[in-house]
Amino acid sequence: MDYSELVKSYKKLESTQSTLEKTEIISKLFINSPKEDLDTLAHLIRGKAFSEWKNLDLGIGKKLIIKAISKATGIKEEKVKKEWKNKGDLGDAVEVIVKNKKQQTLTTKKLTLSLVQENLEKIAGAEGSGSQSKKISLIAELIGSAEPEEAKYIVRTVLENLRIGVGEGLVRDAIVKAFFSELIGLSELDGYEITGQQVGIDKQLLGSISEYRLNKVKEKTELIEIDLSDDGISKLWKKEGADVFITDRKKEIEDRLKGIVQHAYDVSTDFGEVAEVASKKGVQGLREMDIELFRPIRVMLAQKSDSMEDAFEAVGSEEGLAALEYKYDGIRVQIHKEGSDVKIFTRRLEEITDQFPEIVNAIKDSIDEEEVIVEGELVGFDPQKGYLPFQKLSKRIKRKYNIREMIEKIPVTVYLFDLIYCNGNSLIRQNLRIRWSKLNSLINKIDNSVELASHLETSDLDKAQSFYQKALDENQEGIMLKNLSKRYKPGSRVGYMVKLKPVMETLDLAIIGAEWGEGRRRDWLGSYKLACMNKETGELKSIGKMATGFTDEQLEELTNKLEDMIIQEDGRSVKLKPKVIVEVAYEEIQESPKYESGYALRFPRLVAERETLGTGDVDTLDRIRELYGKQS
DNA sequence: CATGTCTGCCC
DNA sequence: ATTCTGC
DNA sequence: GCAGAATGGGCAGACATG
Repeated sequence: MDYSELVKSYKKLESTQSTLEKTEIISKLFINSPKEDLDTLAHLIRGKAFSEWKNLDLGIGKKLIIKAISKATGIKEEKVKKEWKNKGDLGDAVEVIVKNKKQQTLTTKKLTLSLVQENLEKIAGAEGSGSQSKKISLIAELIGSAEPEEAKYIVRTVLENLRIGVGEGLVRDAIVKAFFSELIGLSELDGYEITGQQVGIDKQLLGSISEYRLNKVKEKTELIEIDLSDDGISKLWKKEGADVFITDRKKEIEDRLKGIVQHAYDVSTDFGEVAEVASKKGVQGLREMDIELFRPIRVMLAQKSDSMEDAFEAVGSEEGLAALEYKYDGIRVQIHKEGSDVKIFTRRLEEITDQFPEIVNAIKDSIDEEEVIVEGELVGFDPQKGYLPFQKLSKRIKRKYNIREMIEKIPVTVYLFDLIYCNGNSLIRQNLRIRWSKLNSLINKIDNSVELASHLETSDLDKAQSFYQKALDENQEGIMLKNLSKRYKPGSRVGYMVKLKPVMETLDLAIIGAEWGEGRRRDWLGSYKLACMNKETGELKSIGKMATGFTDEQLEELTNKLEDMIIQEDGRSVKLKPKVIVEVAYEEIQESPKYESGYALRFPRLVAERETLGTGDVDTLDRIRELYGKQS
């Protein structure tokens, strides 16, 4: 497929917000795609170079892209940066630059999906001395062969930030539409000619369907029995090797098909694979896909809750019962075990097995079952010192050297809370009650190494409150609340699992600088540098940046106000007269190697503008120190 | 060989 | 991570 | 109710640079 065809669709996708239209655009791409491009297309349409579960990186960021643009076009880096600031998007910048350039040069070769993919793979594969310039050349080569609009999306793709509003759900729906639309279209049975495409029949419909209609179907199809218990479609009818569904409940069948595709993606974490199977093997092929050991699946995510009442409201089952668990401040891990082979994956599906050899051993000792996938939180815990701050633990995550040493210095414990897979059986469609009790039955606890998460099942608010208090007293972040009757939904931020954390104190801080935004914030200052007051010297000392918590309206207002206070501009960032004071919430004060105050805020966000305050009213460094001291 | 910059990924 | 926005 | 987009601090490692 020509890259230009994909680019046409990118453009359309970027300019429409309608979900249905977007699904239609993507499904057409799938339909028109040659089979050998399906895999690449499935990734590129979401702006990904590779499937998530493969540990492949481009190692290219904005800085290197600027070099590549400069190399490809002969335009000075400074000018590229200027255009970037103008446009608020490096893709838009390269488009303009290439457009101007094109008047002089001729395009060399036509870009195709496979050519783009090939270069992306080469980029990911480059390593060692000279690899950066090699990567830059590879990108420059693509930009050099690209039409202006193609260059725009090449750049955005390499940065893995397409900004066209296409995510998992749309691709899933588009796959259904592209490969199974015949099934959905069959809302009327009468008069329908079975064309050797796809037909199936719904269990309930089977009961209500007229003899006449049923016979008509049977004439043209051959019944095959398949276990389709999960999605409720009880039987498939086969004709000339193709699957066919028939129903008069179009919406329901469509949803079920979405469920089948979703499940295929859930277990494979690879839309390329899903699209290929859908196109080659149909519904049946998708249904046969299942979790594989040592291929991580995406984890289920929680929503936020503001109070215990809200939390119960969100997750409580009919009787108001919920499962409560400690929320540990560590690394979310998914651990796969087959016999004596163990691998540990993070929430982003990165493998960190080598970083935690002691956990690998402990898991082998702790679990007798042959095959399991369990999930838990890996926490820094020193039996002498107690729980370690996340900053300490994080030293171990990407470590490649001195691992042995760190086992001693930063010991860890894993608190398990879910069971995903056991001896050939996926448990993701089972409810939490079953998963948790089964997990309990197969874990042999090892003190300070492999434990079960602190867990309480209750419908009693008072008991819940004291459990929460206990968690906080023990220095945990808060608690999780989960609905015991719900399944595991990989990659989904589900409402039936919530986190509850205490509301933190806030600080009043001065805005002393800012940076121009990108994408939807291109016309506004999108990130604000904050400072506290050193009372001794009367100087403002930086303590970090803040870039969330404001509405669009507030962003615009702040930008207008602050634009008048610009003292100095340097590329995308501006220095500001400290006039505007804001109230800022945060989770924790950390020691910082980067900011003048020596401290930084963890998860800073805007609470409100403090219009009545001046720089004399901002919180002092002394107070920051005091708050820092009180934390542990 | 030491240092600085960049990137990706934990939260 | 947090938050807002729009479907 | 949910996904998507835009943004935070800090860490280790990989390279480039001088």
